[in-house]
Amino acid sequence: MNAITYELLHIDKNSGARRGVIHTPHGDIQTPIFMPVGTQATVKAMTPEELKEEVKAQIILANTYHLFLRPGHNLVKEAGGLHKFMNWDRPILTDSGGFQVFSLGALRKIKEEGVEFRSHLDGSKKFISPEIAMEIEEALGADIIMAFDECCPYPSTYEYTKKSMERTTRWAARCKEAHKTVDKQGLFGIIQGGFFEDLREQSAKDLIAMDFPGYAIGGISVGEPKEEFLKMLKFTTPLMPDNKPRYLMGVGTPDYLIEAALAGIDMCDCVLPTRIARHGTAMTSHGKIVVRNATYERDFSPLDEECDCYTCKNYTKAYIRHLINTKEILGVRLLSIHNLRFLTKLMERVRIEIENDNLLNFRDEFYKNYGYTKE
RNA sequence: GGGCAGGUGGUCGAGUGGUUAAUGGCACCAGACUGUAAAUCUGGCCGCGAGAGCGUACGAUGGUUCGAAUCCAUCUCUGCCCA
Repeated sequence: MNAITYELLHIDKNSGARRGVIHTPHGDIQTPIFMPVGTQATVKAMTPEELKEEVKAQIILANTYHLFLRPGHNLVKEAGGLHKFMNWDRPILTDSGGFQVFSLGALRKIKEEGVEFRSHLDGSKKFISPEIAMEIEEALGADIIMAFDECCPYPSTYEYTKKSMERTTRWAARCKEAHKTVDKQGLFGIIQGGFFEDLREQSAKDLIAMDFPGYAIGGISVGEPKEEFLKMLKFTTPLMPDNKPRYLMGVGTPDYLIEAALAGIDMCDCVLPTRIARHGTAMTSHGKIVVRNATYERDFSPLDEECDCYTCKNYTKAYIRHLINTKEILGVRLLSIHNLRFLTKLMERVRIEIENDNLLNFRDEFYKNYGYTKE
């Protein structure tokens, strides 16, 4: 019996967007969904209570590579698993470390067997193979676990991308083979293939043959132009099974989230809202604003008049700017709450618009208000 | 009244005759950030100018010198010590 199942509720008649529910051991997830990232078993600056009450997050991410290094997966297991360790009782998804193959590019060596990392913390050698990734992810105990893959940089040559994608496929098979906790954790395969349609097609075909309970698109949103992003998104999503969750990895700007939903994606995650919060920027319904800028010195209005979050209900731009500029932790916290809530609320709206077969119109309206030009 | 030390761009502080409109830090002003090596990184920061450039600048004034923030004189201000 699969730990993860997908239930389709409605398809937007005017787009491919789908409204559904993902059933997990820690509860249901209404989709499409935005998932906050909590790499080191914490969504930076947020308590689990805030994530539930203020952000209204349904599921969060954590990271295999980072938790493997510190505090170590065995310690987390000893603590009773990630849920108990971090006091979060809703669903969790762990990324496999495949993104670190990309982001720590200078510090790792890829072999067929796996990836040898030089720890970004102390330079020591840390080896992760598909089997080790599974061992770590099973010890962490997330509801959804990702197969160990390689996220290719942009741009990459056809030859490299093909080689990498084929290796990722072999790794996926090894992950599936090594994965023992099938009834407790759903293992998702990750479609790679860079920006080459035939490679995406091949990757999708081979992974689907392995019958994972869910599928992700990896390796896009890695610095390519939006046009390229949309092209691959629209090409790859229809290749994915329609009776299983579809997860677009690493997507986080409001326009990308809407485009993803339009294409038929169910899940997205991104560090962007929390990162730019720490750097003094807020997403609002009228575009992003750098609150730390002098323009807001005497702006005694909320970040976003249309937002219902704790921050917007209680604090002004001028105050948040003051907190950010004086490097007070509260500034980071207030902006993080707001940015995360902005995206979860956006997705709540997206779900309603899908039910009303109106997501395309909403996209146009949103773009206009946000200040996005076109696609 | 006497002695000593010192006054540098928003600020702290380098620089002790020539690539010096003047090192750095901080503050300030902007930009970037998309499965987190990120509470980080990048750029700007005397005035005018798109730019080459021009004009003002190292307490004040005068001097030495081809050339001074840097040397000399006087004045002035600050700190410490003595009376």
